[in-house]
This record gives sequence, C-alpha cells and structure tokens, in this order.
Amino acid sequence: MSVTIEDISKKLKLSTSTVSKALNGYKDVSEKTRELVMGTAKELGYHPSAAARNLRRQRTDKIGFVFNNSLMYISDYFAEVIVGATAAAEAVGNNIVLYINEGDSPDSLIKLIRAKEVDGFVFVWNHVPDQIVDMLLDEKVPFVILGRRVSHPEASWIAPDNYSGATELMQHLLEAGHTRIGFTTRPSMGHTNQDRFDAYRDALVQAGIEIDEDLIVETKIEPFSGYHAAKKLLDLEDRPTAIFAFHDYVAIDAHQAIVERGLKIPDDVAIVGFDGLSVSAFTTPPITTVTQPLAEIGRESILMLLKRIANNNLPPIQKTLPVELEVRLSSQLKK
Amino acid sequence: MSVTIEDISKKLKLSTSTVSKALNGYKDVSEKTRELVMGTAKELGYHPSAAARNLRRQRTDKIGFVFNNSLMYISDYFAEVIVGATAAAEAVGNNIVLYINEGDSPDSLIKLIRAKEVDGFVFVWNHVPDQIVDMLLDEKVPFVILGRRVSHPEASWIAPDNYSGATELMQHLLEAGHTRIGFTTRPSMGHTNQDRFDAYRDALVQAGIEIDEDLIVETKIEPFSGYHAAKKLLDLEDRPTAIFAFHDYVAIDAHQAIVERGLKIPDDVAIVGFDGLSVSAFTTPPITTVTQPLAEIGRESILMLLKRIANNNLPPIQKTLPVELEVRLSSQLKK
DNA sequence: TACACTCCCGAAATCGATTTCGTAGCATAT
DNA sequence: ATATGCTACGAAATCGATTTCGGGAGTGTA
Repeated sequence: MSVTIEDISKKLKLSTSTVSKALNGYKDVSEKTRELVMGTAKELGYHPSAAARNLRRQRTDKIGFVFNNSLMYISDYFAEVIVGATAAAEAVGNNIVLYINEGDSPDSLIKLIRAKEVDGFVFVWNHVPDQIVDMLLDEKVPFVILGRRVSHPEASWIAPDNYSGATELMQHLLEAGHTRIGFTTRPSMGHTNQDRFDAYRDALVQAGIEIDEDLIVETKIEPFSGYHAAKKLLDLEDRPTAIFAFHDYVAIDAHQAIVERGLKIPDDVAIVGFDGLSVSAFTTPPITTVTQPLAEIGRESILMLLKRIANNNLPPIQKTLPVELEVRLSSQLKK
Repeated sequence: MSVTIEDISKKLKLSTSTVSKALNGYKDVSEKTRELVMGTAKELGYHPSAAARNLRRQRTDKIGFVFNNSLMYISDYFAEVIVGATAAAEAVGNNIVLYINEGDSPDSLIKLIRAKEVDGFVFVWNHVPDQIVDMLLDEKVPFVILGRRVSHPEASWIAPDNYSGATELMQHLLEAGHTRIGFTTRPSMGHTNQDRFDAYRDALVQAGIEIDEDLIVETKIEPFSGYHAAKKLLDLEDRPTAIFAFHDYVAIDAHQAIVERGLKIPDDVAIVGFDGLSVSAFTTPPITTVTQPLAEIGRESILMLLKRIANNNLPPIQKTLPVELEVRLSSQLKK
C-alpha cells in the first residue's frame, strides 16, 4: 500500500484537510505546520494519487497527442515535434498520451472525451475532417491542430508558412534559370498542398511563364508514388529541368527515379522538397528543402493548448510559423 | 456536466450498483435489465470516468513509454516501435503515455510510480542504469526493457539478436573477399555494442584473420561522430576495404566521409550498418544493414508488460528476436 | 408448513484526494 | 464589556465509479 495523505495526517495529528492545504500552498496554514507537513511528506516518500486528484479536480494534466498511421512515414517530423512538446508539457507538470486514430471514425475520440482521459488534444494529422472539428467544438473540448491550418474559423491551429516557403523555393529555382518546373501534387487539395501549389503558380505567373498542365502530376499517399510521378514527368517530350516535390519523401522517391534514368542531379534535373525532414540530407546529392522549426511547433502547440484548457472561451489562436529555405546540392545554380 | 452512472440509474429507477454490474458483465443481473442498461448507456452517450475507475480499481490501463533524448536520433526506430506498441495496447483498452527521461535521475520515475500514473513501464532506452533497474525491482513496478538486454537476472527485456545479426554481416563481408574490416564502437561497451563486437571478433578469428586494433575506432553518441571515426579509418596506411558501422546512423556518417574522400562505395570501401533504420535505404548507394522486426518488438513489449501487470511475480521474460540481413548496394560482391 | 436454495437487486463502504464552510482562539477596536 | 477581525485548523461533502454483503422474492423439497 502506498503512502496517502492520511498517513501524514495521522503521524502529525493533523486533519487531512490541513495536510492537503499545506501541500497545495493554501494560505490558511501556518508556516510551521507547512514545513512539518512538507518535511514528513518527503520523508515518507509521499506523492499524491493521480486518480484521486483527477477525480476531484476534474482534470488530468494530460494531453492527448493524436496521430494517424502516416506516423511511420513522417517519423523524424514526429520525433522532433514530440521532443519539443514533451519538454514543454513536463515543464508544467503535464504528460502526453499518445493516440493513433484514423480520421474517419470519431467514436474512439468521443470515448476519450467522455471518459475525461485527457484535458485536451493536439492533432498531428495530415487531415482533420470537418466532421471531427465540428464535433470537438460542439463538445467544447480544447484542441489544437498541428502542422496544418483548417478552414473552420473557431479552430485553433499552428502551421508552417507554406506559401512563403514555396515561394522562396520557386524564387531559388527561377534564379537558377529553370523555366520548366514540374510539380507533384495530391489528389485532394488540402490547405497545405493548395498553399504550396498557389505559390508555385503565382511565382511562375509573376515570372511571365505560362502554366503547363503537363508539368503538374498527382501523387498518392503511398510508397513509390513519388517515384511514378517523377517518371511521368521525365517521360514528357519537353522534360522539366527541375522538379518541385511538395514533400521531402516524394522528393526522395523522385530522386531515385531520376538516378535510375541515368540523369544527373542537378545538372539534368534539379530537385527540391519541402518540410525539412532529416532524411533529405542523406541522399546523394542532398536535397534542397524548406525546414520548419519542428521542436518549436511542438512546444508552441502545447502552450496554445494549455491556454485553451485554462479558458476554452478564448478566441481561437491561429499561428503561422516562418520557415527557412535550405539550399543543398540537388538544386545548385546552373552555370 | 457529463453523463454518470447515476443518470442511468435514475432514469431506470435502478441502483448504481446494478447499473455498474450490468455494464461490467457481472452475472447477478438479469438479462432484461442488462439490455435496458446497455441500451440507455448508449442512448445517453455514457462512458465511465477514467479517474473514478482508476481510483477505485487501483489501476490505470495506461502504460508508460520512457525515452531519453536520443529519440531524435532514432526517430524511425521509435516510430515503428510505437506504432506496433500502440496498436497492441489499444486492442486491450490500454493507452500509452510518453515520458522523456534521462537515465541519471530516478526521481521523476519514482514520482510516476508513487502517483500511480501508469500500471507499468516500457523503457526504450540505450541504457537503463543498474541503479534504476534495482529501484524498479525494489518498488515492484512491472517493467520491460526494449531493444537492449540487461544483466540483472530479474529484469524482463526484449532485444534483437545482435550477435547473430552481426555474424551474418561479417559472413557477408568475408564472402565478398574483405579481410581488412573496420569496426566503429562505443566508448562504454553496453551489451548491444559488446554483442556486435564479439561477433565481429569471432568471425575474424574463425576466418583466420588477425584482429588489428587500428581497425577498431571509437564513436561517441553525437552528430558527426561516425564521420570522424570513418576518417580515422580511411587515414590508415593500410586502409580497410570495408567498414562495419555498429549503427545505421554511424554508417550514414561514414558514407559521407567516404564520398568526400572521393572513394567509391562499395568498390573502394564497402560499408554496412545495423538496425534497419529506413534512412539507410535512402543513401546512394543504399546501405546494407540488419533489420529488426520493430513493430513486432513494440507489440511484444506490450504483451510482455501486460503479463507482468497481471502478475508481477511471474519469472522474468527475456526474449531475443531474430534479425534479418538486408544486403544492399553498399556492400555488393567484389568481382 | 418449514426449510433450503437460486436469482436479482440495493445499501453502503471504499478508493484518496480537494474544497467549502464553520469555528475556536486570540488580538484589536469601540 | 462588547463587537469585530484575523489566523489556523477540522468536519464533512464531494468527485464517479466498483465491490462486498445482505436480503427479498420466488421455486423446489421434505
């Protein structure tokens, strides 16, 4: 049996009320008793039962981190985010509970909410369906969406500045003299994809280059999808001299396709990715990308969520974080 | 206010006892009332309060997953493990709570134990100090160490078969005709390192090749450490024709050093890694490695832990999992 | 009729903390 | 002397479930 508050109270011949108040910094406890209580608490190795606290205070000091199975494909993204988030949470005595949840069924989420397993959620998702956002707002559960902005005006989110990142990438490619730039996209245009595509299109238009629909190819969210997309681009009669893969993993796939064709990177085809996954630095040549402050995003998501937990009636917080162009060999200037 | 068991009992004019028993499958409830209770529970959207259950049942159905900061360096290892583990845990209604904890101070662990935040721990650590193992055994907390075997006979662990994996790697290199094989090691020899090194040494001895101490170089657990180690090897007068990096990240570092020297992989220097991190497939050429069934390790660690939670007096479980040699271009046969 | 035995159900204790409210004891003001 | 205020503490309610124990109603047996 573990040490409870009662053990302390009996030993000191005090009431449990007083002991609890002494431990929790209430003012109606004399300095002398407080020291006594603190002392014996440490001496006995007392730590309050989480369950009892949770039940009484109706909060858990736990935060749910919700992933979907794409976790495995973005593991280093995840790892950095989680490190930042965990540190921020632990600093204020909170813990992080992991959930893997596919977006299509809100049932298990509802269960978590009803059971009060956590005080709030951070979604590290490619896509949080509107249905779920509505449900969460309905249930008045504090939540923050990480890595992706959503349309609902009442939702809080924190996301990288995809548009300006993609603009920098395009600027970089245009300055290098590329005029035919391929773009890989996703079948369903989420905001992330849309923003990066908008930047692609706008940059071309501003440079006076006409959009060639042939240069825009679809990739699915599955292995080798970027590989096939790149092949399609390389098969074009008027082959692009650069490929803007909208995600580092797609860039790595494309890299492979290019190498297999016997083409040189960046001389024959330059390639750039997005998101700053660490793997993009390990290819030969390493791939130019746009990096995000991942640990900071993780940290910030926790801080945002804690604010909402403290007061869920605050206006939603929506943050766009600056990104940074990281030029690597895969897109070196043409001479 | 959320729906409690009392709401159901009032609506049906039953006692809370009966409602609880109906929901939890007790036999002393008639089939009729059970259906009634189940029905209105669903109708009202009832889910039992986690805190109340935990308090009364003295268990949380939560498992603590403890990492240290190296998490960032082994993110895809982590990701696969966690996916397997989470799936296994959710299948039996358990959840996973993440903790990042440096091995040196057991204080925060003690707090978690005393507060009964979780029912047990899985340590995904490079190194769990004996001090902590002893403490956990003392406190009778169920725990499993993942990815690394430990000396203490009472500890449960699950780890890859490092010795036979490294043996296969060495066999592969020896068959390719290599006789001078460099090995990168760690300053403090843990079991993992030791097993891989033993296999290295034994394979050489069996092949009648003398151990050359110059070919064994140290790496620290920090970025670029493998890079420097490889350079040291390449600087030798009688340069090795192959490098056995004891970890994929070290292999990637070494890869870079070799490329910078203008040497060709595998013609001038072959290279092999260990652990099957997915990044090792993305280099050019991709790096030969030994893969582990990571998702299974994650899953298995949960099952082992659950057994210990059910009965912590069981004899410890210690599992070695088979690994698989994955030959890639970085060590292709010499002609 | 008496007794034993099942089948269902409810009262109440319990898990371990937090928090409200009341008050004894003492000092100070009127 | 009475009123007022302040400090420091304790009694008891409370959070929401689980679980033990006891017993009424109904059936079967001697």
